[in-house]
Amino acid sequence: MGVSGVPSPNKLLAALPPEIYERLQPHLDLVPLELGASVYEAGGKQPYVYFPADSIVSLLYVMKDGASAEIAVVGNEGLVGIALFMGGETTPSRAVVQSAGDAFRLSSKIMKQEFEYGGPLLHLLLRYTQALITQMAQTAVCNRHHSVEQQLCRWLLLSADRLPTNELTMTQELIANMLGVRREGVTEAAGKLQEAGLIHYSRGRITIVNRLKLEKRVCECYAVVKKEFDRLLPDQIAI
Amino acid sequence: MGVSGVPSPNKLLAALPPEIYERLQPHLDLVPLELGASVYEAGGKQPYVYFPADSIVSLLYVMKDGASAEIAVVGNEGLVGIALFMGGETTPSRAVVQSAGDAFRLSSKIMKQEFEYGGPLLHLLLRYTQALITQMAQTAVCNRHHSVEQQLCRWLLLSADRLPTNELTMTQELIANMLGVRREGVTEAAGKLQEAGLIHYSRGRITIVNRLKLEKRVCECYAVVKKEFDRLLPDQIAI
DNA sequence: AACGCTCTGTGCGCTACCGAACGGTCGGGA
DNA sequence: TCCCGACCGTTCGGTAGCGCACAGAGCGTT
Repeated sequence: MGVSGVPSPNKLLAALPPEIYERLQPHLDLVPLELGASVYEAGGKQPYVYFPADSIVSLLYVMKDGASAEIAVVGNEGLVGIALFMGGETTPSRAVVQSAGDAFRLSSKIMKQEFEYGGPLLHLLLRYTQALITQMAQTAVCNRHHSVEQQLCRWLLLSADRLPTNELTMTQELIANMLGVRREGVTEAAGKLQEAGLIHYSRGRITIVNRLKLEKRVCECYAVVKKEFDRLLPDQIAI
Repeated sequence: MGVSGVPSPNKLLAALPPEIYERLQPHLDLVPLELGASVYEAGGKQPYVYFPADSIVSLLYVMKDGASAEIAVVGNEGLVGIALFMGGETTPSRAVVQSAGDAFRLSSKIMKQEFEYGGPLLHLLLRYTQALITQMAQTAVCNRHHSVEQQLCRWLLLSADRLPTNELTMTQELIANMLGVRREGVTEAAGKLQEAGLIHYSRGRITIVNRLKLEKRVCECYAVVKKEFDRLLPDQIAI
């Protein structure tokens, strides 16, 4: 819940035409997502899809040897569970709560029904999916070419964009898991960023102090993704 | 064209119900794609979509400094131009011909019309898109965690799967561009693979000598992607 | 036959990141 | 108040990949 006591809206839901939203509304449940909880397991069927309100969910691939890497991140701009309407039902990656908060839960059955109707909801979800695809593509590029520090900046900005506050609860260990690097690498990079006055952190609590400077230090990947999200999903959407 | 003189079929087109295929057929043109040609530029509108027959197209992101990385690869199992029906029209990445050959070209207008009808074609294209998403995700993971040699194996297998022969025309320089690594890195990795009798190459011509051994040396990423394609797009498709 | 271009091989110093180990510090619970 | 566990900092040797520079090798051209 936001400070107002009203849940932060989910932008996708908010962008739906009123009559569709009203049809879905009775089936939407606001549920809490706890830090570290698994929303979906790799290869598992999905009884629900989730529209994060003030929570953030990471799409994470975990390899056989336990190493992991974040594929993409979903906040109040999107939904978790695109495989449902894309037709595959499952995916090889997990969905893990990266920042605790609430999400609107909708039964897969209802979601699929509405999608099959076609029309605005279908087009909205597909545009969101394309934005997500861009994020994945850019993650691949970033993984190939950019330093841990740059990737950390990107990750912090992506997270901050999806939160109502500029403070995130996240240990360096967990960030390392998301980025698929060593915990020490994060310690070092985060140390530099704190040194430079961009962030402040202590014991699993990170505050973004100077967002502008952070945006100057990040690689181009962040802007590419953000621009594409803005293009595909403008805030005041006209379908 | 294949040896028979008949173009190698595109699997997506082949999977369409006959009446839909017949509707599209008059609008399909078999066109040659030349090595290195750009099918789409980043951010550019798309007058056509392409269903590769015996050609291969790479989705490539090129950064401001000129460095590049392959996002995914499209052969006769898919189509180039998903952004058209996903709603965004454009993407931030380029599409470059990685292996010369033919492709069926279809006007974007017709494609979009058919997609909007809904039904089997829509579902088929969305399932393909999900498979493509898996490939991108796995590329991100592979870029993070695996050696140049492993990635080269993955790349060779992905290419071989999409070609009628086991010989590919491709300089090490170009492979390096796709993988986003140095040319020398490819030279070294390819040297090891040749040493071990898995491949043979000379002056821009690579032959896969022992596919089984190649599959033993590749990282898990290849199998994950292949399995997902087979699951989502079985050869004898029943929509 | 000689040239020239493209492609491949190799060597060298450099840096970022890894793996492992360990010490310090903060904060909450008994 | 003390202690323990979670979190963070640091160090050190090892290595994969980078950037650069140049040397050979194959192949077509004139």
